[in-house]
Amino acid sequence: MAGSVNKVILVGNLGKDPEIRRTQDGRPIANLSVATSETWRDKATGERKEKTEWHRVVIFNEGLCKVAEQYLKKGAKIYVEGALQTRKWTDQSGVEKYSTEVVLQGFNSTLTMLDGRSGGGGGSFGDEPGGDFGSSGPVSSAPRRPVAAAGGGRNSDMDDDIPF
Amino acid sequence: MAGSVNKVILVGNLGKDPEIRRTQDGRPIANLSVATSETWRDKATGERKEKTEWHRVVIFNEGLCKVAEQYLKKGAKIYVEGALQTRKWTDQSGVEKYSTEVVLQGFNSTLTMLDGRSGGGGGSFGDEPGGDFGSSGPVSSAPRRPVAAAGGGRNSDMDDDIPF
Amino acid sequence: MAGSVNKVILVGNLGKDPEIRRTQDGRPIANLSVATSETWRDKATGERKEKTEWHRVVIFNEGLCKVAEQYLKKGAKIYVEGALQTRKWTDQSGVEKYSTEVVLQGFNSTLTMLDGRSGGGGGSFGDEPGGDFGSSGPVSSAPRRPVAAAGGGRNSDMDDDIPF
Amino acid sequence: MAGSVNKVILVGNLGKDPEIRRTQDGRPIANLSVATSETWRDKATGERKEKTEWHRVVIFNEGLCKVAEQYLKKGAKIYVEGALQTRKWTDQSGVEKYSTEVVLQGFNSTLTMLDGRSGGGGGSFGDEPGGDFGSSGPVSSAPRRPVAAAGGGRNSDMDDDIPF
DNA sequence: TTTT
DNA sequence: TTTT
Repeated sequence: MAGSVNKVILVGNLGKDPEIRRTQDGRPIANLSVATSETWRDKATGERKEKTEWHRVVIFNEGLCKVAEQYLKKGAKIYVEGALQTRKWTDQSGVEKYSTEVVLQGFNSTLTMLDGRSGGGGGSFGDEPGGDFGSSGPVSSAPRRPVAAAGGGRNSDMDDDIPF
Repeated sequence: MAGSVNKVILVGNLGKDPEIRRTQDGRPIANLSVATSETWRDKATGERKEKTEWHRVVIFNEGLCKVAEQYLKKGAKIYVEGALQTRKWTDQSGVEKYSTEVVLQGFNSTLTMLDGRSGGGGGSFGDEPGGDFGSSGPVSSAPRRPVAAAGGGRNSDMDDDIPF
Repeated sequence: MAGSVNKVILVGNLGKDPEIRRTQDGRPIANLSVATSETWRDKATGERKEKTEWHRVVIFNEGLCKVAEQYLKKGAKIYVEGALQTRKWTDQSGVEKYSTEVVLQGFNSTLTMLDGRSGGGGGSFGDEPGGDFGSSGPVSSAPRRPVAAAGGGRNSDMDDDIPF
Repeated sequence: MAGSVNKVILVGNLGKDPEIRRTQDGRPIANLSVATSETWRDKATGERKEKTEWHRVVIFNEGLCKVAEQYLKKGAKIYVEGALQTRKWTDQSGVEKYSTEVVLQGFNSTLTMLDGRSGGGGGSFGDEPGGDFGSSGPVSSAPRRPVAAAGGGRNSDMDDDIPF
């Protein structure tokens, strides 16, 4: 089908440390368990309610697997962009099951840490090509417009050259 | 958890006509079956490959249910924005199952027709408040961004004459 | 035009405190200056580069304005979802200028705090209807599926009932 | 700044044919003018209103430039995913101007045709690597999610037989 | 079950 | 300048 889009965007927290496995040919696969939650106030009773949704995130991209392995821990807040995929499998008792996952693989997949308490890496993904921005592949050596590099991050003197 | 986002964006085609049900208290629920597909060329064999993913979309929003009922048909191409939700249920033989759906409900849900072959309505959502833009609720009588000089200078005329 | 989408998603930090103004009829408007930045390693020189992009965000939604006023400060990390809008204005010397902004207004606008250092509110938006999820309007008193409320946030015992 | 996201998603129509230029070293750059519009009904007068927003889209990605050149024409409906970028320039009379554009470059950029009235190509991007799905770069000979049991049970057959 |  |  020409012209389809399959995109999931999550901002949430890891319910546990990433689980890294390897395929038979040695490629890594990372599984994340990501919680998102919504809160609302019950109109009738006035009480605050919360509902948490758990998402199974599977990373096939090698670079992002490294990021997951090195930087992510239980509780970490992340931004994830991937695609929905439903997989069929058979459990130990022979029952067919379906599992829907958010798959990070190839292009248009992103994984970004949102809490900057990173040890060494600084929350950015070290030498990972594509770091905060993409999932893989070489990033061009020249940015498009090298103008105005203002600082970022909390506590930086960001006011310097905001153009508005 | 403060600060989470749970968003799915799909552009795809309906595999069949929408199915509309009603809750006991009369509120409509629409179920859509949406296909997205990716194509690629196998580098080894050179053949074109395609893989289709099917998404179960559930609409709780009343206005969008009407849109689905009135305008959507098998084959229609739509843009959908909703949230991921996994639901547990028990099948007829007592086995627990999980079903993950894209839920359109409340705010930040959108349903937009992308092929204008609609009969009368023209793919736009008639008098539906929020039409292409939102999911529900009263739309202010004023346009979304009518007046209002947001920032800098003199108030804008807002001509449609951006020069490019 | 039937079937269009105009959506901007930013995760970035505030370059300065929000600026709140009021229209003549008393409705609040908040202006945010949001920085996003990308980093990459120069392939030739091997040095780490960074480029920051500044975004002007304008909030017309009253509830989100309150959130901005009460909770956001310079340096805060936020998730923002809005629409692109280009506005024409004339500067003091009579020159016509264009300003492109990310507008949060009406439906499908979202503002979410991503660092939970909030005082009382916990990063959630107090009684704001729509809190983390939407921009406005009443949220239904009943969630769709009141199942499984698991904890969230760092340090919470989130492992309790992750279903996978 | 670690952890930022800068993403624009548009579904709209081309106001004119794409304009293709070349850099001095021969790399193509495509400029698109994309219209999105919102309609609403004025609550007071009852009349239907419409407001169109024009977006300047700049494609640096070579593959997507080819797509634009070969398949896109005035009136075409497209899905575009890119990043916001504000560029400073000086007009002929020496006045400094800013121009904000949606830039498709590198990863996490997408361009997809949404009307299948394409002549030969069928709306799909021929042999373009990344076709509907990505922006650039070599696409693995394997499908995006071919093999690979991501999680739980036995390896999947991945039949296309999701039961809904 | 769609679409190309 | 598009589209409905």
